Amino acid sequence: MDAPVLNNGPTCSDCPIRHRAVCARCDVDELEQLEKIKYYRSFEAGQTIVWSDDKMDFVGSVVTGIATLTQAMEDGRTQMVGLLLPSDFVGRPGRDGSPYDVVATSDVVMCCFRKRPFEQMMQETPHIAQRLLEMTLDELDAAREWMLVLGRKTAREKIASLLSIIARRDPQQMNPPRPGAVVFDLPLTREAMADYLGLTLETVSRQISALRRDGVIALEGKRHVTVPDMRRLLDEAGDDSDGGHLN
Amino acid sequence: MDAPVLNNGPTCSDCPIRHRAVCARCDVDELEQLEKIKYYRSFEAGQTIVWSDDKMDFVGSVVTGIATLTQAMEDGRTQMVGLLLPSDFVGRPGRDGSPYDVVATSDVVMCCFRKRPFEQMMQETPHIAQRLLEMTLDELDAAREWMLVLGRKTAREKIASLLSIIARRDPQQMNPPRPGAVVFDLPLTREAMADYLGLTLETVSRQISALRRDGVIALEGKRHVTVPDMRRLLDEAGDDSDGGHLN
DNA sequence: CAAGCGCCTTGATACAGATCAACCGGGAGC
DNA sequence: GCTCCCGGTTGATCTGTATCAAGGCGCTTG
Repeated sequence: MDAPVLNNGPTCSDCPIRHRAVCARCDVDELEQLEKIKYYRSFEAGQTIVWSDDKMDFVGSVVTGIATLTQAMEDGRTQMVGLLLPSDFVGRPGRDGSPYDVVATSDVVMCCFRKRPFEQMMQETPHIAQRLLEMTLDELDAAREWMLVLGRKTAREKIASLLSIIARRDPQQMNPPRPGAVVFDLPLTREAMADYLGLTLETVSRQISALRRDGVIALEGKRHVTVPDMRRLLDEAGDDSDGGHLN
Repeated sequence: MDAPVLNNGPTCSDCPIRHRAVCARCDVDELEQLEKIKYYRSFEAGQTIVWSDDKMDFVGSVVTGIATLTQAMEDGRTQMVGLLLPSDFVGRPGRDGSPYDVVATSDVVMCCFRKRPFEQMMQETPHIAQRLLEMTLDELDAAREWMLVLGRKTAREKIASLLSIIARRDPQQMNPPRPGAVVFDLPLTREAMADYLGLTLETVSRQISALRRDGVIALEGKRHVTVPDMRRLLDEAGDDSDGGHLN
């Protein structure tokens, strides 16, 4: 269960998520304090980072890679409740465990903080608490937006919504074959998409095929996606794309 | 659009939500500051408290009554994304509008704070930010739990889940006809329940009838519910009731 | 090279819940 | 008193997605 613990090699000032993670607002002094209680851990694709209801002795940020937050019923039905990208936060100060499984979807590097000292630091340095509040409010908005997807959208709209979200968050939007087009790799298997969307993997597969047939997307292999017209995709998602500002 | 503005009649120390709202951790000095920027507003059942994307010049807490947080698509499909009970917080510091409609389901009294001064106070008094973080984390957990309901549960399980939640949160659990039984009034119409659960109102009605036929619940009129055996209801909800601790 | 496996696609069929429609009961207004 | 309307119930039918089942492609392993 113990993953390799890296030494504090990289320093915060070089960190790729320095300006987006919990530590975004910290000044140099505060960073120095954080350095003392932090360590890196890496996980291989498929590994479970946190088991639901297990005691956690750390909280932390995803530095690289992608992880999922998943909830399961006893009979095996499974719902993904969050997608963790670099800079996203894991763990809840003030609680001892996570109610969800956290699973590495790709290889993942985490920047972990020992829990007790981190909680204490939160009391003392408002910059951390403020940033965490902001991030939590964003996640709450995202979760609520996802409730609309789960509760009211059709399978085709659900797929289009997921693709939109990934396209929006994937940084690799440069060098599109045609201007206006968006290209990215799906970070999830069909099954993981199904768990995110409240569908079966067969339905996911069928709807992706349908979107391809209809020219909304193009596929190269099973994971590499080209969206020739982002507006069209947003339309298929049923999103309010009126204004068309793709923020 | 202007609702009646009550004078600052009730003082914070008598406030029914004093120990649960954003102000829960404030000391007397801080309360005094809050008194200066707060005012009460009341809304009648059915009134919209905040229109989605409208500018909000306040944030605040529900003092009495019940409100809903709702998201809609252009074609009219509607998903409720939150149920606001007394002490719940409305509005987002740092944003100018809510992405959701906030609608009073019963008559509602809100304790509002002018937005700018409140935001400033948040910077200065960590007690408020800390409490807000805690409340937001709780709401995030609730939202994620609801994602499982929306994505993976059957209609019957959805209804049972909603009834469980209402039963758990409704304070009026005293004087049950039989010990172990739970009694409450549904604060929502069948349509509102449908919007919460991602169902149609017909399906809601049918499943409620089915649960009644099967003895899981008893109805008096259309709104007054008796749950003879809470364990049984949780079981129908598909919730992990193993431990059986009805916290 | 063959065998096996993970991931995905596609087809046939079943079924839960949506949709369309009729009706009920109680309260408000005239 | 009657009428209307709102919220709710119930029935008949339709349909989108699940379920069950068969293969396909590409990779790894021996």
